[in-house]
Amino acid sequence: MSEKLTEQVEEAWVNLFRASQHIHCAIERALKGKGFPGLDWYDVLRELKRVAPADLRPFELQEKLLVKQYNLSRLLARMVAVGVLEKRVCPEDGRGYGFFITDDGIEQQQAMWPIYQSVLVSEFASKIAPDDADALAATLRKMTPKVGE
Amino acid sequence: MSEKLTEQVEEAWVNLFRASQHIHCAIERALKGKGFPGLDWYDVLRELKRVAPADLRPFELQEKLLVKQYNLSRLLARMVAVGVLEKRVCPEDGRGYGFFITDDGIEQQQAMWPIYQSVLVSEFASKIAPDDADALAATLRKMTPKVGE
DNA sequence: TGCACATATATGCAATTACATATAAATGTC
DNA sequence: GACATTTATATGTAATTGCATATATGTGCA
Repeated sequence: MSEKLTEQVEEAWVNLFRASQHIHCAIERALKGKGFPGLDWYDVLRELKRVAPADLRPFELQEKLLVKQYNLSRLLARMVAVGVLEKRVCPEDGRGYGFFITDDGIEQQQAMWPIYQSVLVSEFASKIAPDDADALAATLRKMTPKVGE
Repeated sequence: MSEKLTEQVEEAWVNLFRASQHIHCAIERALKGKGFPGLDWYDVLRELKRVAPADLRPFELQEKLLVKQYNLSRLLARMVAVGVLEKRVCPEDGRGYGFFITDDGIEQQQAMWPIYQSVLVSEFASKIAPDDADALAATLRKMTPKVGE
């Protein structure tokens, strides 16, 4: 564990950040261009659809999505306000709330996915060989916090 | 160029985004914890130090850093206000301005770099084999827009 | 030359995010 | 079982960002 970075490692980081940012922006542009909200909103829908009709607690979403607590709190409030989510008190923890997706939410997620997917194909999938994608996934899996299952 | 994504490619994208975000947040936390501004500010300092004492036009920085035009415009204004950059009119283009780094700016960049670097070592470099870093850099280089030299 | 269009940068205003802190319930300690 | 500590969520306020548009200069072309 040296204290100095090599050129190669620094370049890898810069490329990692640039690629992520580039793709992220492209997806957001596409979604917003069609009148949809952004990626963080989408990610909440996706996670909650996965577990539907069950709910998730904010702190569970938070670790899955790497969003800051106060941002998630407000994002969820906006989503409830619009009707894509609902909130219910949590029986086994008086401090907590469970958030679950509504039918409107499912519908919205389904409308957003093709847009998301097509950008991902054009900006990412079409520029990477399948083997490289596997290697990339494996390399990066090691540096992101585990998301308990 | 199929229309559908494979599981592997989707996982690669998710890991890419999560890793980038995780490291980015860790760097910002470290910098702000020591009273410094964030990464986008740092990146401007670094680019301008590289070319010092010459200057760069906003549109040049913009493509290097993948920042949005209006955000860069305001970021540069803040940096000038604090004295780490200066702005001069551009002789060969009446619409443009050149921004260059001041001594204070160089000093600040030098103070920020060790913090940045140490997080990069602990969150990235120490978790990736050198060969993997090379492979990662090469794979990702293909999907980010060229930055003219 | 004059005019339509493109490029470079800035800005008003609304929405979101950051930071600090609040509230309230859980948990551990004695 | 009262109190200190920790965990879960929310919120007031300031800073930043997004969006639309403004301003000003450059460029191509009839």
